[in-house]
Amino acid sequence: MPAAARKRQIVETVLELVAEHGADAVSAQLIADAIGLSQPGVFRHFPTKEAIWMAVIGWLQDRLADVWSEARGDQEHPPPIWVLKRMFLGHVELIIRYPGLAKVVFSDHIRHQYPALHEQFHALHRWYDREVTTLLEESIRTSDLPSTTDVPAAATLFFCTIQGLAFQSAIARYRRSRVWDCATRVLVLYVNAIGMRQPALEGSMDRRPPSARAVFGTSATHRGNRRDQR
Amino acid sequence: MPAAARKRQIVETVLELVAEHGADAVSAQLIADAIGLSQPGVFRHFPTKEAIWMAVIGWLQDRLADVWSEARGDQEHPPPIWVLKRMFLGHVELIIRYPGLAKVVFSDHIRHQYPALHEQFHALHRWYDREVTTLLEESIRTSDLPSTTDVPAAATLFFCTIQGLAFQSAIARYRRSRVWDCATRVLVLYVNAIGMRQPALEGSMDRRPPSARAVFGTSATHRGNRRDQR
DNA sequence: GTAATAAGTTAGTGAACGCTAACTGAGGGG
DNA sequence: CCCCTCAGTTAGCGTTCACTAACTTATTAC
Repeated sequence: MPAAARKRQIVETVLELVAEHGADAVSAQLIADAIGLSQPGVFRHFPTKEAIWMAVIGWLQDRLADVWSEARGDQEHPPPIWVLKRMFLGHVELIIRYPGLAKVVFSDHIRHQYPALHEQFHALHRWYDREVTTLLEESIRTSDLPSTTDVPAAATLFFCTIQGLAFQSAIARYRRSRVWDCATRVLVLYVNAIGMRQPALEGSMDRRPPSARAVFGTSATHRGNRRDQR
Repeated sequence: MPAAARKRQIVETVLELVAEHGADAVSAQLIADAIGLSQPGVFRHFPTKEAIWMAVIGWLQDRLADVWSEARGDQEHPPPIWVLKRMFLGHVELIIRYPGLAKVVFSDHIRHQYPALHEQFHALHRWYDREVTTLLEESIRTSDLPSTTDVPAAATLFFCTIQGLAFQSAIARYRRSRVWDCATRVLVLYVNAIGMRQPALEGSMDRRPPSARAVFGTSATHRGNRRDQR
């Protein structure tokens, strides 16, 4: 198999294995067994284990960028508050669909073992914060938010809420459908929190109905994938 | 040394070691070295490693119960919204003061390795949710909150926000002072979110000024403990 | 005074970890 | 036809893990 395809296969396999066994239980041997390879075969494509995790972060970064650009949609200047809400739901959808992502992000062990990884996560976090802050400031400029809004706190609350939902989904292992329900209702409260006038936000959800197919996607529609509990 | 004292010493030492090295790096050998004991000496007081983690959860449970009872204060029927805010800040203070706690709670590896631990965490979470829900419902009864408040979502947002702050403090390793500042400002937004009238909440903070001494406590007043960064 | 108990020791178990060394077989170009 | 590169193998390195067996020492009870 060509090296590029193997690399992709390894990253995707790692994400699945993390979702199933936890980030710290994913050894080179486990990866090798999952894709039908010998253990040193894995190290032919990645020099160290750290490099594998780096590739996984890269994947996360790409998906997050997808969510953001998708949240902006096709319009030239979409209402910033509308974009913010779509970013929120898009991020939650990503987290629910790939439980391995949150497990890697939450793994203190990995961060501690590979400082470069921690640095990468930190950069991603700053990027995220800047993105949200910009949208909030734009909202103030367009008078969707009062000028008294505490923007840094609002950005923090945005991120904290998503982190909390990610925790419930990945680590506390709550049902995906429950987490999604929580997310949509909590988003309403968040909009309250930052002082947005309620009427302005109706209709913004039109392009993202909480379709079960979209959230619990792929093969699992309704009957399948009942192994996630609580 | 008597067994009871040793047990306490081991639990406290584990929390410190977790804060420093991460939950998954705390081996029996590391504990033994830290308290000046041989490695099998640790297993004389706890039959398995799982038992050690169980004891740590017990410690967390006790501290959380302290925070709650302290939040209620001395009054017979304190205003529920006032209690809620003190619970929030008390919990954040606990998390900031003992970074090891959050690392244990966030460790997917430990939860995966010891299902009984996961069960215990789950019970604690339910307990927490019930506590917050009760306070929110009481607030509606006392007309501090509108009857239209989405109580389950408000309880989830409460917990998610704290989890998010815990993540930033323990895993993302933000400065304690920064996290505390975020917490106080985010709390204002939370109060907005659940629709409470602003005037009613002034004065509720009087008993908990954001005193640096209380939060960053013990030996580290201002100059010390600068090792936490970012 | 002696026997029992509690606390801790040294030595060692098998398993798993990340990673390396050295070799093998297939495909393609000069 | 030969040789080289690429993808993969087997075997093994040293280390750490949780945990056990068997022995020692100090305190306490009778």
